[in-house]
Amino acid sequence: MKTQLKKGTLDMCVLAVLAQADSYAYELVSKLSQGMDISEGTIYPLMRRLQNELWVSTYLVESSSGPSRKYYKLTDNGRRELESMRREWQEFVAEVENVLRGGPAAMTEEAPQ
Amino acid sequence: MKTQLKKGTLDMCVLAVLAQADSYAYELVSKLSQGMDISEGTIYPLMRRLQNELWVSTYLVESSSGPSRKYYKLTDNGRRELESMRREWQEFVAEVENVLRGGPAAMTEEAPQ
DNA sequence: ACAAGATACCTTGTATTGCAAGGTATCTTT
DNA sequence: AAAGATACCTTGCAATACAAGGTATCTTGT
Repeated sequence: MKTQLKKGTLDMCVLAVLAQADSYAYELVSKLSQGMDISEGTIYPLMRRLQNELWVSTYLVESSSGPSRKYYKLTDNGRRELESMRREWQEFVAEVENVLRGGPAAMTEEAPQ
Repeated sequence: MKTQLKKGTLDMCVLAVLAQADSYAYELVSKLSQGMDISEGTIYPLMRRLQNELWVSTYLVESSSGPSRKYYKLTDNGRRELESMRREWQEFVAEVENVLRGGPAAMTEEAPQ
């Protein structure tokens, strides 16, 4: 999967997953990896960003199958941001599809050759 | 419009516009600017890339309203690449929408708290 | 008891790309 | 001659995804 396409969408995807249930970074990677590639090197800095923006809060939970997990929980702020991101995403997709359809109002000037 | 979302899509958008008619960088900016922001600082390096990949060829045309224009024309190679990009784009959008819908097959493990 | 493997956390450095800011030259209009 | 539009271009910066590497914990096999 093309790396560049993901830019800007992974935040939204992570927030969307967290909107369903709290989760931790390692699990988020495996969840998202089912459909799109995402690696640990991506998720940890990303989660830090989400936390800095106050879109998620964290709590530690001991696991019976390994080291403690740092769970992330969507904040009210994060929920609002997710909705905002959704809107922007839909508008963006609509515009790209428009261009792909031959959309950007072909100027009235014929091309040579 | 969010900068990051555009990454990876602008190449495709430019190729799609060129699939309709040859054009030059300055005009491409004004065409695409109708729906999505794109600036000259973006387009020139981008066109260079497309040319290096042999997806477009160029020819100069004198203008009666300013300096000569460097027209870009989609190559056969570029046309194939455009189709490939379209497919990847559609798959990508489908997967993101899937995640947004709550898609990534919720693992059978309940989150605490 | 020890090694191996899975789970879970993290950082560093690199590549790509979009963009603001700045620069040059041409042509038309005033 | 000056101003503005057209058209080309480069440099340096910011954001983000990721490979590669590192640490620690817990379970399982031998």
